[in-house]
Amino acid sequence: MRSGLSIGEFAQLTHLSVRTLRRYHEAGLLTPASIDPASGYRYYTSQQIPPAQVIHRLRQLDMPLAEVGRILTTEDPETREALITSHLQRLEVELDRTRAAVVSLRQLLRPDVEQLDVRLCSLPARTVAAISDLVSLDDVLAWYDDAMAELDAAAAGHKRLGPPGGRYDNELFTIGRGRVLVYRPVADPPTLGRVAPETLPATELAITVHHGVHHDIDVTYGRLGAWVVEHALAVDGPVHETYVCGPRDDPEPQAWRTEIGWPVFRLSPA
Amino acid sequence: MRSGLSIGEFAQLTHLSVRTLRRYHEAGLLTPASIDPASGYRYYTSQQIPPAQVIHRLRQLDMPLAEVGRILTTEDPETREALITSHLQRLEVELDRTRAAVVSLRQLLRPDVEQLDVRLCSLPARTVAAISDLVSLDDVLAWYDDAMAELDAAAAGHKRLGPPGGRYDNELFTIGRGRVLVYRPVADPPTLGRVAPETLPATELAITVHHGVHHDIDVTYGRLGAWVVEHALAVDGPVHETYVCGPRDDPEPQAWRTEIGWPVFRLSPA
DNA sequence: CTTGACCCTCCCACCGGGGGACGGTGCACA
DNA sequence: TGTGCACCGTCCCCCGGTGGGAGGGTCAAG
Repeated sequence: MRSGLSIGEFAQLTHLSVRTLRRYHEAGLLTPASIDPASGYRYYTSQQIPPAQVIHRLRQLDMPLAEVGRILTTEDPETREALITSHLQRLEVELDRTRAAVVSLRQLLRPDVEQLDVRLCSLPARTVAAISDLVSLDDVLAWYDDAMAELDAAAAGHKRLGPPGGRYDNELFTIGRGRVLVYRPVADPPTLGRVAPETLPATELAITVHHGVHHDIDVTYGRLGAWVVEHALAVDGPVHETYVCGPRDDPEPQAWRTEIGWPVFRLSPA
Repeated sequence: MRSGLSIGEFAQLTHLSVRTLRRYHEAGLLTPASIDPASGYRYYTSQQIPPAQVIHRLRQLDMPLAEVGRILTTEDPETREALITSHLQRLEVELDRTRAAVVSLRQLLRPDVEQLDVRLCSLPARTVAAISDLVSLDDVLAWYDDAMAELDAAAAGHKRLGPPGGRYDNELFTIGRGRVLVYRPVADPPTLGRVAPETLPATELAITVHHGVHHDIDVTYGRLGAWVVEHALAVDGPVHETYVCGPRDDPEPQAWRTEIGWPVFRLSPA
């Protein structure tokens, strides 16, 4: 019996490169069965082939090495399963975004520029039931769902004075992290859990309507922004969204209507 | 009229980060409409919002910046369309691989280790019709399809003496590039185009059968490799595949049978 | 004119992997 | 018992696309 499989032999058996095996060792993912203390040579055994293949598969699924390590060191099969399925869900979400990007790209490249309906609107100050937080762009969708549910629960029984809405700091989009506020205008805004009354200041808004799902709402933002600029206005402050018709109102995405509004001010005429 | 939109304003309008806009400028993807020669400040116009959004979408589809640049500078819409669809096809291929990796991962994690049938087999030397080339791992699938078609055409009319096969250098898998040979055993091997007679030397092979599509054939290789090691043999030379039943024989992937064989030699007993 | 927000360039870090330099080791064969 | 050569070790730099931050100039409102 030799001291085991050399790294090169093991690379042949697993279809991994020698460099990659060394990296996995360094990362603690796959420690050689033995290491010659004199030469530093790594020696593997045939029992290490299956774990190497699991790592290979997880990497094919773009799982970060750190997470692969977490899976390998987890003894409990259920916890491991949970880690894997959560990663697969992430892949699924990404796939959705990819599909949406394809559709949106096709629309962008189509030359027909239909009219964009924009209205300027002076909104008075009003006090609403709101949840506000500092959120990063990756988490904002989950945060929104959660906050809206809590808001609905807290505002149940209070007279509704209009559709719900949100206010999103521009930093959320430009640096990926910013303050987000979701609200529901109700009579006598309650204080309950994260929900608290909030007074939205009066603003002048340039408003247009986005139809359907939000995957390509940035295009509508861009078109609204272009309109604003071309009408000698300037953007000033966080964007406002009003969920006139959303998934809680109609199951059909094509029925959804989101008003988006950018606070603007008139540039002093030259 | 001001000199245009500052990079920060433009970042707000497009939901891109300032850093990213600078990078796109540097890469020649989106040159600001004007640059103040004194300060170096970049100024954009509202007409640049749509191209910025196209770039954004292409990047969401993981298209490399260089290719995005190629698309943007291409005037001809058909060529542009071709570039985009070819990228989408790449995404589709990757998606297939991802799906296959998920299935294979599940199989790897299932604890039931069914028996692996391996036979040792002394293969005599024989002369076959073959195509051989130095191929990189990324191209090997396309190369294989192409070469097999040419081989079938050249060997048509010659009496077939067995199923087709291939021989793959280990370097193909370990460093991603290696010599590949596909062959068909026929009477009187012809010389035609890339096809030439080739004499495969006699070898001792450890052979097992892989069932179905090849996405997870590396697992079978690993299991065969483990068997070889555990039987005090050592791998020696390029791997052999014999396509006993393939897509040209049966449209159903679960009927496919690929014999894989590793040249082995017996380690001198201690 | 000051102040603070904005913009500039430049360098470093990240991820997972490859390329290559440079020197030490294993092993088969002479 | 040497000798040659393929192998293995570590180390550093490269890729792509992005973020973080330093250090310094610029714009515009008060």
